[in-house]
Amino acid sequence: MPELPEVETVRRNLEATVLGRTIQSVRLSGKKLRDPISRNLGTRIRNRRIESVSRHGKFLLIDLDEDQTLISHLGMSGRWLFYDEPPGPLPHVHVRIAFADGTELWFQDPRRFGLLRLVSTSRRSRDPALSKLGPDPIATPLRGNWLFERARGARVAIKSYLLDQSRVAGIGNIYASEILHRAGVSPRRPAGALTAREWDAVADEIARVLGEAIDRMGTTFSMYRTLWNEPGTYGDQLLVYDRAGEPCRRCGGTIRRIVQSQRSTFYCPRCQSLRRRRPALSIARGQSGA
DNA sequence: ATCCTATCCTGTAGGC
DNA sequence: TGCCTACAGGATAGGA
Repeated sequence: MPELPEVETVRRNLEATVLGRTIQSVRLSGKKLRDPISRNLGTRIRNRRIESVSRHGKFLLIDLDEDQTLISHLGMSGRWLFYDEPPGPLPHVHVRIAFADGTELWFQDPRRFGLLRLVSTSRRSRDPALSKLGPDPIATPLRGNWLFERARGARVAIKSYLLDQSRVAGIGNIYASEILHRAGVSPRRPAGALTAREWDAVADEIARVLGEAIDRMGTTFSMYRTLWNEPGTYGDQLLVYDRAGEPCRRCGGTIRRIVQSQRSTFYCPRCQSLRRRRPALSIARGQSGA
């Protein structure tokens, strides 16, 4: 569910809401997420003040005072929810953080693929979850040539390559398809076979698609919500994702769904040709020979 | 090193 | 209506 734009939206929401607040009490569900939540998490973050909220790729980093950082990943179905007045019990709420003024911050995650881990702020970037991440494309705008050089020799399909968080951090299954469609690159091309020009187009579209999605508070396909339980509106802008069989908005061709690395990929075979453009001569010769 | 597969978990949509 | 299966925006360990 949540990719970079959704996580950035939540980060901004958290920054606007809980920055400077001091945690008064914590309640845990006791259920394990991707990893078990530390049993003493509550005692370790009680009385800590929230100093900053940052993000790398899909990871949120909530820095507290006393050299503590809460690392959070939303997985497929995680949500942070803020309440001025907390409602009655909700299912799948694994952490409830209460502040002194009665407001609360909840972490809800039905599928429990999310992550919550407390680490030392000074050593946070050495955490195994963060240490292997590639650059965050919002913090560090990517250059086509840098991507081109780095992908040299990679035989994996460009779609799967963009999902690899150690290459670029933050792109997920929806935006990978959208980015490649706008760049006019077939998702089936080997990453190492893209030309420098094509990487320029991919780099431009990474910045443009992610930026516009942040402006619209992300894409709500089903689970994702902002901190105030509102849907994002980038879903209106999707050109290929979940549109199999429908007409391409650019060329009128039919959007196709394929499976790559066991994930759905959507693309327009006409706009996103598998072959690089060939000289007109070879086409003419093929016709005359028929 | 690279690449692929299976796995963790619940909710939901679609077929019958 | 209800039952069953397939699938869903994620990362990661382990094997080829």
